[in-house]
Amino acid sequence: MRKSKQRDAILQVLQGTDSHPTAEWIFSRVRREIPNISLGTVYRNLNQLADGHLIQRIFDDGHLRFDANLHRHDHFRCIHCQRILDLEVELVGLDEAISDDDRFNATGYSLEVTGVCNECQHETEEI
Amino acid sequence: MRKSKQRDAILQVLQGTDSHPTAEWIFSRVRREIPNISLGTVYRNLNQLADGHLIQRIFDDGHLRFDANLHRHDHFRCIHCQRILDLEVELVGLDEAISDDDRFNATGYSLEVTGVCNECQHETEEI
DNA sequence: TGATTAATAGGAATCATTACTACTTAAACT
DNA sequence: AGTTTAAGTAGTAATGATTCCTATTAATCA
Repeated sequence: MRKSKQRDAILQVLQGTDSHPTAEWIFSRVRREIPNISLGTVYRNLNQLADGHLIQRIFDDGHLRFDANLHRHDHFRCIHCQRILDLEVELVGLDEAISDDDRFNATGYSLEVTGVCNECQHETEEI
Repeated sequence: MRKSKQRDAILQVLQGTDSHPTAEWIFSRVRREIPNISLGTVYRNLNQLADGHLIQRIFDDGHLRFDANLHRHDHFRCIHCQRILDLEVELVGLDEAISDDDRFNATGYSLEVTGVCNECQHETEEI
């Protein structure tokens, strides 16, 4: 993988946020620095970075998001505003449970908790 | 919700499988019975059924699938063939952990385990 | 410093899903 | 039973996220 200022900028934007952004959001941020970067370049690099395990892909409710946080963690997703928050939960007994299952060979898992975030909770109360 | 033979047929197809199918797969099955049903009708009814909690939506790696199994359960997804298997794992301590988190009000969660299913494991060994 | 080839910009293509519209039909109301 | 009315349908167009294509640019290396 050669170095390119586009990929560097993309990675830097992603590492500078904990908002689990979409490609479109990253595109709009990187554009401030490289105004004529194309959305295709953003997607291509995000996929390359994810394939090279420099970032992670997240699928929340059908939409693709990205995360520069590489250590194993899970997510909460607000069903109103789609905001994603990081979770650190210990899934006691899960490793044994899935290694006992002889239908497959597990390599990973991800937990998505859904609900309403505090901001959205307050909004609905105000109405 | 009025009754329609299209919706009945769709629900029956979904209840008759544990393969967590896509809309397209359900479409191809229902077509055997109602040859001129349209894909839009399948999508509209699947969404209605899901909104009415008669079936569940599943998002596996960005693709929409459906499940007539309504009781809370999780899934294993094979990263080779995309097959989905049902899991019954008890997530010890999870309920307390997420209700202790004061950033949100959780209403549900889903766990997706990934890896290689036995069929795909054997295939790779044969090569 | 020139050759090689990965990477890019810009735009076209793809694919799953949703929206639109004129027609059909379930079912509520005489 | 016949009429009304609004939900449902078929067929097709539109959408939107993502990927693909191609001529050009630029990183790397002999």
